[in-house]
Amino acid sequence: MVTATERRERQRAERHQLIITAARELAESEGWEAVTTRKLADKVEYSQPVLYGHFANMEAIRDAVAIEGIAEMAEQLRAAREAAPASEGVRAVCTAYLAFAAAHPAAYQAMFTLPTKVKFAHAETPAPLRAAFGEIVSAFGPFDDRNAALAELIWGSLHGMAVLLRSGRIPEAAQEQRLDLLIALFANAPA
Amino acid sequence: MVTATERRERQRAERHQLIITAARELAESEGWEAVTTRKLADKVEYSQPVLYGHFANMEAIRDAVAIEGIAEMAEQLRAAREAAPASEGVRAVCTAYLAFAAAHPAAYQAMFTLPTKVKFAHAETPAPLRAAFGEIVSAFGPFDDRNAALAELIWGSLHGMAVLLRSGRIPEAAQEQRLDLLIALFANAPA
DNA sequence: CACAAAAATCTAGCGCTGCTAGAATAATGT
DNA sequence: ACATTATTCTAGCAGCGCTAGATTTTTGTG
Repeated sequence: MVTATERRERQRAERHQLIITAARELAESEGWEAVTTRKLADKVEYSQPVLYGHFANMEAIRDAVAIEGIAEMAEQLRAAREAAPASEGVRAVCTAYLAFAAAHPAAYQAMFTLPTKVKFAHAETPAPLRAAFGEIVSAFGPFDDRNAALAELIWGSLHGMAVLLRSGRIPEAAQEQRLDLLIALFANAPA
Repeated sequence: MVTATERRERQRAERHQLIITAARELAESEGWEAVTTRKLADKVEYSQPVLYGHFANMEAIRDAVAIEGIAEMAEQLRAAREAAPASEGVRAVCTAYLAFAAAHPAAYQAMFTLPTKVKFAHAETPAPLRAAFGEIVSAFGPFDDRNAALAELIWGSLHGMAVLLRSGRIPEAAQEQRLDLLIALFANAPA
C-alpha cells in the first residue's frame, strides 16, 4: 500500500513545518531563551521526544527557522528591488533589509546572530541564502567580483546597524540620516 | 580598627577582579556557554554563593567582562591612531578594532553581541565606552555631528564584518580588500 | 585568654534545562 | 485475529542559575 506510506510522509512533513512555525512564533513572542523543548512540545501538542524525531537538537530547530527566515527575506529584498527604479535599487534593498530585521527580530537573530550549523560562504550554502545575497549584489549591478565585494560590505554595515539598533547600542533617533549617509557612501564608490 | 576593614575591602576588590578574570579566561578558552556558576566557582576556588556576593547574577559578570574589554579596546584604538599619521587614522583604528575582535572573541561577544545591561548611547554610558567611541570619532576629525555619524556608521560596518567573519558567514579570504574598500568609501564621504 | 556577636562561607536543594532509554500504545500486513 | 512494526509517551539523568539556612571563621569586648 503506497498511499498509506505517502500519507504518513505527508503528515510527517506537516508536523515538521508545525514545529518550525511554533518555534518561530514562540521566539518572536517570548524570545529564543523561552523556546525550550518542553514549551515547544506543549505548543505542538506532542511530547518532547517527538521533536527529536524531526530534528537532532534545539540548534537544528533554530537553523530551520533561520533558513525559513532567509528565504522570506530574499523574497522581500527581490520585491523591493523590482518595485524601485534601478537608481534606487540600493536604497530599496537596504530599507527592506532593515525592515525585515526590525519586523522579525527573533528570526533575524536565528539567521545572523545565534550560533548555527548553516553554511554561509561555502559549497553547501543553501539556495535561499544564495538568493538573498544575490539580491543585494543585484542592487549594485551584474554579479561580478566588485559588486559581490560591495554587497558583502554593505551587508556587514546593515547587519551592524540592525543588531546595534536592536540592542540599543546605537540610538534609533538618527537612523534615517544614518541610512542616507550609508547609501551616499556606497553611491560614491570608486571604481 | 580601620586597617582591618581596609584590608577586607582590598581583599574583596581583589577577589572581584579575580572573578572577572576567571570568567573571561573561561569564556575565551571554552566559550561563554561553558562559563557556568559551578565552573567559575571552581576556578576561583570558592563556592557558588560567593559569586553572588559580588555580582547580582551571571549577566552582571558578563557585563563586567564587557566593560573591561571596552576599556582595553579604547586603549588599543587610541594607541593605533596616535601611532599613525593623521591621513591613516581611519585605517589604523579600523585595523585595531578588527584585530581586537579577532584576538578576544569572547570578550568582544560580551561587549557587542550578548544581551547586556550596559547603557550605550545614554546618560549612564560608562566612561570606557565613551572613550572607545571617541577614538573612532577622532579618526575622522574633531567631535562634531558629522564625524559622530560617520563613526557610528563605520562602527556598524566594522561590527558587522567582525561578527560575520567570526561566525564564518563571510569568508576570511578577501578580508584585506574588503577593508580597503570600506576605507576608500569613507574617504570619499560627501560633505 | 574566653566568649558572644557578626561576618564570611559552604552545603544542600529547588525548579528549570536539553536530551534519551525503555515502556506503552497504535497502526499495519498476514 | 494476531504478531509485527512503527509511533508516541512516561520517567529520569546530569547539569543549569540561584538561594535559604547551617556552619565556620573572624572580630571586638570583658
